[in-house]
Amino acid sequence: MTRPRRLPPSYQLDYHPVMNNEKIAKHLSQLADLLEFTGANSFRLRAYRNGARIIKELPDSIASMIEADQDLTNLDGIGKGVAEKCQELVNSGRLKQLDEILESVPKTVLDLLNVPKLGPKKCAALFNELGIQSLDQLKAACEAQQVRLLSGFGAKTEEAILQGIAIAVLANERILWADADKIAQDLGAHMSSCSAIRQTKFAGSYRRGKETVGDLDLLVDSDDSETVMDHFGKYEEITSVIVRGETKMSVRLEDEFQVDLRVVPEESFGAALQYFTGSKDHNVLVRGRAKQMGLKVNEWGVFEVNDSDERRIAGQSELEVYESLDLPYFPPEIREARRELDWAKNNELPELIELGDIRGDLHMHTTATDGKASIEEMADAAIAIGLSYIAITDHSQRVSMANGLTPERLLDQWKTIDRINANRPDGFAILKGIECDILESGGMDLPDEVLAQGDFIIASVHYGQNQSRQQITDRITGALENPHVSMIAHPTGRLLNKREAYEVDIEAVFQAAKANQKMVELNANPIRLDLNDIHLLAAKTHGIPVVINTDAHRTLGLSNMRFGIKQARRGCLSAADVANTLPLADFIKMLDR
DNA sequence: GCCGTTTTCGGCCCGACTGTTTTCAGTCG
Repeated sequence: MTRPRRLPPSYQLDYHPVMNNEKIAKHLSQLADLLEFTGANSFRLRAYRNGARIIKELPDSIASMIEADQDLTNLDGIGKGVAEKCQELVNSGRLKQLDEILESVPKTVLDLLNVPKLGPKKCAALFNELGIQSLDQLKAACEAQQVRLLSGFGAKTEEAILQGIAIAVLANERILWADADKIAQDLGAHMSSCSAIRQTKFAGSYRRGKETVGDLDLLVDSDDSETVMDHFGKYEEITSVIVRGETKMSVRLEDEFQVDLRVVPEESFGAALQYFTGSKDHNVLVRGRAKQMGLKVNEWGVFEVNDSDERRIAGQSELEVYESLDLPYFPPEIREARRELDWAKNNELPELIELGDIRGDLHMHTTATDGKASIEEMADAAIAIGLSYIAITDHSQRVSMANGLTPERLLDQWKTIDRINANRPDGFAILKGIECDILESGGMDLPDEVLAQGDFIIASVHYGQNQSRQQITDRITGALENPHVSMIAHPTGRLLNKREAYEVDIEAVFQAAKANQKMVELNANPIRLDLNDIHLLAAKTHGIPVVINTDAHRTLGLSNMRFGIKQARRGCLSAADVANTLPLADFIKMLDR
């Protein structure tokens, strides 16, 4: 009988969850949420939340920075307090302060904050006065009419809470950008028939192109808000009106999705658009700058402030607002208080990629596996939308569910592609590709001598997504070391609102991609959008070429490219950062590096 | 808790709307 072998140290370490940036950020924002209940200084909360956001968006790992003895307080927005908490988390995996609060305040009270019209103060009152710590208890207390007896509460509030509980349970999920886009198009069409409107524009996270959207902000340029609101109220998907004032109206669609309408006069439209596009943190920076310049910015305009009065100096257009603050126009996708103000200061604002820059699509499937169109149909559809090359990349044999290709079937398909290319007079090129699985045990699903005959070899993880961080990272970096592999597809495997990314050391993946001169994918499928914006910026910083692909399974899927472009813009990518903006000859050269 | 081209202390973005209130606090974006 063999004696059990002692595991190597790195493998043992893997048993403990890695304190990555996301987890640190989660701890910090939970601490802020709970502190809010205890009535902590709101600026302290903001500092924690700000720190959480900065850490979450940081391309470098906090844990490795600490290991390398780097001073975290050099990061803008991270001071002594947050730096110490990071240290504590990385060293022990816990936060003493958080544990202490949890002894007196149960985590479930945070659910109460999801009820519309319940903020920290009211929730704290409910918890302290009535001992309410869950949505169920809140519902019971409302039904027993106990809530209306509390100071600051009344019958109306009680009823609103009762209605809000259902919403808190239902409507917490943000919807995909692509789904928000459908609503925006439809609602926009409805609004366009109102003659009192000069122009409309959707603002908020939708305009910034966030991968998921919590609500829609609709901005209307008009002098007749009554007529506009009446017209808005007739939109047939509206199930309830939350508020209606003089300039603002909020409604709910299907009892879930919220839409906020603002009606502003022409001279304020740009200021309002800038303001409601956000992000909140971007606006804080912009307003802070205004203040330094002796100006005031609000949704009505930019104002010079004197002791006695104020004078509007800008507001009709966004450009005018930014220019009045000595700033360039920021594309909405990068208004996230990351590096855009520094870039502006140094005149380094990137020129963001546009849909028209894309010349090829290098990831798609056909009827040979789980696609719904033939090679020729995919090619014709690609030509129709103006592309000049594609790669056909069906699944490999391991993906049996999708009828993945064996070496024989793949080589047959490649012969067919050669034939089709030879007979096409239009100069359009079809590259011979494959989406080859990275096996659970490591290594590629098809032999090297087969892969060597293709033009564009994609490596991707579909199985064994629950493996340890080390295993998955090793599989992917291993694939990147294979000389035939061109690109890693959907590198983190996440599905928005459905499945978390698998555990992977993305920094190690980038290092391997860089060392082996490989590309990384931005998968444009609206449920994937993988890599995310933060990773894209990191890839750009490393100089790793990104390829934006649709992963189309039917001809219509090719139009998903626009979602990838949105995401790429959020990642601050220019055309030069994206390999499939290159003409075919240059793209091939890049493959041969 | 964070920060500094006035500052190491004293600020920290700003306004609309609602409900519970006799002038304002809380919530939201």
